[in-house]
Amino acid sequence: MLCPGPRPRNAAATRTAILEAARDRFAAESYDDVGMRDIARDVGVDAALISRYFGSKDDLFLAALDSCSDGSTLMSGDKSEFGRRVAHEIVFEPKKDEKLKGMAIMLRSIGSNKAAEMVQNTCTARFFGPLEEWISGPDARVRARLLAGFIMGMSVSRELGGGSFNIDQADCEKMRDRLAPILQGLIDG
Amino acid sequence: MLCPGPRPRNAAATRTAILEAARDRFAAESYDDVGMRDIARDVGVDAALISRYFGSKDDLFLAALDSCSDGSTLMSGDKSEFGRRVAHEIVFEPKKDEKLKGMAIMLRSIGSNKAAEMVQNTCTARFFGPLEEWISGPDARVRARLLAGFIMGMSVSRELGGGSFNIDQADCEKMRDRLAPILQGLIDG
DNA sequence: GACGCTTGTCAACAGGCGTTGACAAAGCCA
DNA sequence: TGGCTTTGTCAACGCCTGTTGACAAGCGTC
Repeated sequence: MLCPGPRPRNAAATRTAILEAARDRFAAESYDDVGMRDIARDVGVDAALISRYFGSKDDLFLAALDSCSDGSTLMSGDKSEFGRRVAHEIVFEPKKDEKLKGMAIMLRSIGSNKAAEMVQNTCTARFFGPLEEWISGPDARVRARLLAGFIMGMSVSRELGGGSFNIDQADCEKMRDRLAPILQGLIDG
Repeated sequence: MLCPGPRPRNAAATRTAILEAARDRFAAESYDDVGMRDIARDVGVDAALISRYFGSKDDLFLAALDSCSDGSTLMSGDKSEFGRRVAHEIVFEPKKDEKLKGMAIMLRSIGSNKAAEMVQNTCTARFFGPLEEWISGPDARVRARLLAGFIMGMSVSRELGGGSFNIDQADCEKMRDRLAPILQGLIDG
């Protein structure tokens, strides 16, 4: 909420406000589509201030990416329930889930040349890597890549459908019920 | 290949050359990253000519998208071999396959606000729709969405890995062998 | 109160973008 | 040869971008 009058002088609060706004913006739009002035307007601040606090747009993007919980949050909880749990999150809780915000940012900007390298590095270090280590067992890397691909692919599929899967509640449940054992199968080996 | 001297006067050839260059560019870079001047340079032509032939950048993008073979090429061949065939293409023939160029274009630019609507419409009309019709049977829509999601997700996963899966030949075969039955299972019902 | 540091604003810059209209040259037809 | 249409080039426009440096105002300290 923007307030009238000058902004209270509080560097720390302003900094985190910028970071949060950037995270939300980059999760909703691509690196190229998000402008410094957009983020500044969200916070109620001049765009120049962002450059001063974060250096460059690249640095801000990286900071936003780093501030998200990494893939390991997906791996919290019972391993034998992974399939059902993640399938449910993917199908029913696509947006509100903070856990997936980092992945949303990566998916939004993977196509952009300027952001590609940052996204790739982050993805390897904070998603592929931990996932591979966590599932362990034979062919861990292959299974991790398949798992990651399926999870991200469903997000892309939803996006390409116009922001939702365009299916009713009953079909959502069917989708979840078909997805769960496939994911679980990759976990189990 | 650029040739010195003035370009031969041949409107039809120039037009298709532009279209092909645009298709290649948009398959390799996002809508935002591809500039009219880039495409023009590829063809050896002035950027203004593209505007005259195709109207706007949006129109050129749509024309490039339409000029690709649609998802139905994935569905040619024996239905009972779909899983192995597509899994092989995804893992081993990511780029050179003309069949997947349309999908590459869509994936590159799905994140861009300016291209999102065009991509979504094209995807529904030429990928989701035909696929759903082709597989038929119970829950066709759900299965088609899962299938499409998995196929696209593996492309994204490769991209996020830095352009390849970063796994050796043996692991590639394992990935294909794990992927194939999953895809086939969604085809069979 | 006056200084100095911090915090935020403002105007401007250089560079890139898609697009436009005027212009040049090539080819065709009478 | 002279005109006319087609094909392509060129320069420029207005717009938007990230970034910078100068300036203003708040706030603690001497």
